[in-house]
Amino acid sequence: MKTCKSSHLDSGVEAEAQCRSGTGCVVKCSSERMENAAKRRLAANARERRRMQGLNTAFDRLRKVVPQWGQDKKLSKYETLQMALSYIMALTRILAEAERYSSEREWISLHCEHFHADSYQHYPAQKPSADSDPYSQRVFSYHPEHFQIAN
DNA sequence: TAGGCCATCTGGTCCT
DNA sequence: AGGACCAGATGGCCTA
Repeated sequence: MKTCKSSHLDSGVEAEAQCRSGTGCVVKCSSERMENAAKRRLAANARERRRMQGLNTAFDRLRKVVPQWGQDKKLSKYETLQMALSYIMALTRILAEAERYSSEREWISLHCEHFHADSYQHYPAQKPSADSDPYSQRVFSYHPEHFQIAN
C-alpha cells in the first residue's frame, strides 16, 4: 500500500485566506482540509472501483459471446480481446464471402453442409469445441501466438 | 517459488 | 470544480 500524500491535494485557498487570524484556526482549518481531501480521495476510489467493475462486467459479457473452444479456464482480459478481434475478423470474412455468391442457398450449402437442417432454426447457445468441429476450426480459430504485440 | 492475472489505490490529465 | 479516464505501483491469489 502506498503512503498517503494527500496533504497537498486540497487547494482550499479561500479557507486558508479566511483562517489566518489565529494559530488555532489555522490548525483547525488545515485539519478540515485534510479531512476533505481524504473524503474526496475515498469518493474517487469508490468511483474508480465502480468504473472497473463496469469494465469487468463488460468483459464478462464479451466472454459469453466469444468462442472458447471448450476451455474450462476462463479467458484472461487480454485473451478475450484478442479472441473478440479474431472472431469479428472471421465473421467479416464469412460475410464478404457470402456477398460473392449469387444466392443465399448456394452460400449456405457451401458453408453449412455439415449442420443438420434443424440447426438453422436457432443459434446454439453452446459453442462447438474445436476438437469436435473441424469446420469451426477451419473458419475460425484463435491461437494466442498469432497475436504478437507489434512494436 | 516465480510468474501471471487481477483488484485496488493513487496522482495526473482531460473534459464538461 | 468535479467526474471520467488512464497508467503506474502494490499486494494477494493461484498455478506450474
